[in-house]
Amino acid sequence: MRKPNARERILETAGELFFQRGYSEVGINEIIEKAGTAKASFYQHYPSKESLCEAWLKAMHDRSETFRSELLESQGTPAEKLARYFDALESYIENNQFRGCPYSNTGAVSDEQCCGIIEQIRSHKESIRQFFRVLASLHFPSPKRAAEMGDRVFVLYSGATGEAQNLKAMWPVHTARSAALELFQN
Amino acid sequence: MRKPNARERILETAGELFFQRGYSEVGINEIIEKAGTAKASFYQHYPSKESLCEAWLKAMHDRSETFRSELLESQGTPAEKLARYFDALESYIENNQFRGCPYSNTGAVSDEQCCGIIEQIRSHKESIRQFFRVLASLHFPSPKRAAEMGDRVFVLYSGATGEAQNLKAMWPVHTARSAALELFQN
DNA sequence: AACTTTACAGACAGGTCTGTCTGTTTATCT
DNA sequence: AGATAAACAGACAGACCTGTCTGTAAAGTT
Repeated sequence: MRKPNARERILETAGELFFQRGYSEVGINEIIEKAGTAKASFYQHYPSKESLCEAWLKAMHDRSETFRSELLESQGTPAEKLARYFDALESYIENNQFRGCPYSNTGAVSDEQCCGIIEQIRSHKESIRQFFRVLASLHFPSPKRAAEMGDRVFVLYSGATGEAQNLKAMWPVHTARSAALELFQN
Repeated sequence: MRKPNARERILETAGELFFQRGYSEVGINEIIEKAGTAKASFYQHYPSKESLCEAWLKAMHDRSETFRSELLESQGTPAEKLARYFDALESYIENNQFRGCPYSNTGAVSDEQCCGIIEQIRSHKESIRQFFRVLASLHFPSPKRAAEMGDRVFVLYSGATGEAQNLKAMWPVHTARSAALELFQN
């Protein structure tokens, strides 16, 4: 018999599908079919598709938060950690037939009504921004300058992610990486 | 009697709706209703919704291309033109209850099958990139460095656009503007 | 005045979607 | 063994979607 953790199977399956094709392009029916669960089971765990989406975003967010705090606590200069973060982005893109930032993509199809989703996107982005600011504060003595430089790196990172998808190319990541590292050189 | 330019009315109406709510969230029925045309008239001018989308993207692209070439031919230093471009982005966002770059948003909901749409997004982005490269070539003597700096500004610009939407804030635009201008200072 | 083009109105087919509902089966715990 | 919780299967409602079709009305041209 199949393991009875329908909830997790649904979340995992939906995550893959959402990631590959986008939230709005994947229906409940496909999710439960691929997850091997019944529709009633789905609605026993998630009151709506939207709540499933929130659970998905939250799961991804938790994973990425862990990665960032581990990176912060790892060894090396701030510049080295920055470089490693961009390298991680590159492998991520290469290994996942990248379709762009799942958060931004989901935001592009969510209207103002989806407060929960919109708020999760905002807080995820804000948390990445904070990560870069912390990294910058380890390099720049002036807190004001550190905040500004962290924000710049954040914008570079976001642009790289988006344009890597739009142009289906890796150069935006490399360009952003160089630009970010140069900011951390003086 | 209503003016018989149904084609343009459709394009204009669809443009506004697509811009405000996203391509996939707006249906043909709503477009023709708001445009005041019959469904048959729609399909007389556009073979499909997808082709309407392409016409919309193309119309926006043409307008933005005009703006960029006028800016290039205008007076001032490259850095001043760069500043003006970011200022234009800021007013654009303020005046249009910004929902993010329409190209990126449309790309986020188009799969590989929509070659025409994907290709238009790619070429639009590539054309903005080229604009920044030209601008940089007016500032940096070395062509290689000019290309690299143009690309960096492009990534900054793209990140600013995306995050202004995700965070519903203007600071990414200001940050990108400062960072870009600083690149053009030495 | 006849003809052609364009737009109009709106029914219809065939499909998709979310979410509800009824009822059955399996597993676990007491 | 009996009770409870969870998962199963799948029909159904009601709404939406794109695209096709039939037929009519208005405008401009020859």
